[in-house]
Amino acid sequence: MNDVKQQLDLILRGAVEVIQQSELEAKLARALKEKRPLRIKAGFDPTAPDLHLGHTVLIHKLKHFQDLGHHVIFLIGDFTGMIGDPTGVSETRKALTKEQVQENAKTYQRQIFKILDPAKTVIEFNSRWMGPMTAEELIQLAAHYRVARMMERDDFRKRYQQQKPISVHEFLYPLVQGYDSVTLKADVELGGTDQKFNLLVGRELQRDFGQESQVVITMPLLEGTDGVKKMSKSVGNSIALEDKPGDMFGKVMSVSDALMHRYYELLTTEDLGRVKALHPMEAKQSLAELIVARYHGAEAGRQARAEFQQKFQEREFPDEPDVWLKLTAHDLRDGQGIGLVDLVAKTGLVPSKSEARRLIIQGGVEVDGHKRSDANTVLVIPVGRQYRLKVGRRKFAIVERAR
RNA sequence: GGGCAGGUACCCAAGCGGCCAAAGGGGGCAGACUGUAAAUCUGCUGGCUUAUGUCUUCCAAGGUUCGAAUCCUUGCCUGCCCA
Repeated sequence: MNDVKQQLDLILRGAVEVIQQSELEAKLARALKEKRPLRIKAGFDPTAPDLHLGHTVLIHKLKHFQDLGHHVIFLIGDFTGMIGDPTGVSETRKALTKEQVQENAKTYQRQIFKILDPAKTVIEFNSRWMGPMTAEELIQLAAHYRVARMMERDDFRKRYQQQKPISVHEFLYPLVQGYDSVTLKADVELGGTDQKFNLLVGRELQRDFGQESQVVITMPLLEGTDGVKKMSKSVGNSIALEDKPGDMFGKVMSVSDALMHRYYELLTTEDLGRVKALHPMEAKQSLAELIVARYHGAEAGRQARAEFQQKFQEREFPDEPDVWLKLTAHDLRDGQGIGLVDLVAKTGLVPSKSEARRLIIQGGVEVDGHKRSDANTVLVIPVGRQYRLKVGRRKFAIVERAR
């Protein structure tokens, strides 16, 4: 284990806030002296086994602690997940079964162990202690916190002011999350900046339960591909670790330049000055390749880059279309042709025929490299003839007659 | 428990008897321009046999009317005030 100063260097890299740094230093020093690693906690939802780059900011920080020899506790909030998401106004979550949670946990492992060391990571579920808790105990727990303090949380306060609904059970979320820290005797809890309130509740509860308070470290929230909202699957602006290499590459490429630099900053250890010197297009491709390579291997990274260049820079038809449609005689009008609208709709690359028609009229459809903007176009499809369809900016299909 | 204000398309939000598939904004998609970037401009944005056609929509169920997102009744939901 390195000395405190060195450890601090790594721990503070990229962190937004540490509460309190002096406490952290003391804990680190004591850990060193007593040869007793710190217990580092970070909580994750049981429902979304689909980790994306936003999550990795936090996971990388866990990895830092792990590399420094501390105990990393990856907490799956299967009980809190049942209560519901603290930031969501409307979603009341249905309870997952034990099997589902286990299944999700496996997915988590598959994904986080691309970063963390499986041998050194403890995975916990908060249902382990929250499940057996009696109503009486829950009431006692609830007595440890005040409504006025709850209302200090930003989103509660705002919703209250805006006369939006707040359910009582939402108060339980920070309470239980804090109690997790008590149970786990956490020395440090990591979270996104949006978690600050919940993390602080942990500090106070621990104090109330006669423990030493955990140190809270907040990490920045990574913006999603839209560059504005935080990355989240439900908003549809996320890049998932298990996205296919091509998709992953494409999503990184579609990001604005400003956001690209942010991604470099938070997701890589590249020198930012060097990145700025590159042509943005070049820098972006390198970033995309880097990220794809991290989760799919170096070869996949190179391939994704090559394919991207073929598809979009040279505007060639990709080797692998998104859809390979084989038409039977039933699909064809009088056994010969098919309307372009129907054809595009049949590829499934577009949600409805109206949408297909709209795309065509607006010039978003190409057949064999030629723009076809007449919605009434009929394609004759003889056996053996292949058509290559470009639907919208980035979707491709091959269409042919089935035998 | 009582009073009041609300529930409209992916989101916010107008409409308050026919001209409403429903203004406006956001978002999304497409085109132009590009570096599949951003910014900007333009178009589209319920479904269907694309028709100045038709079907299903304005919390739910009933009702009034030639005709209802709009009026009435009941129910469900949300917020505020009073108890």
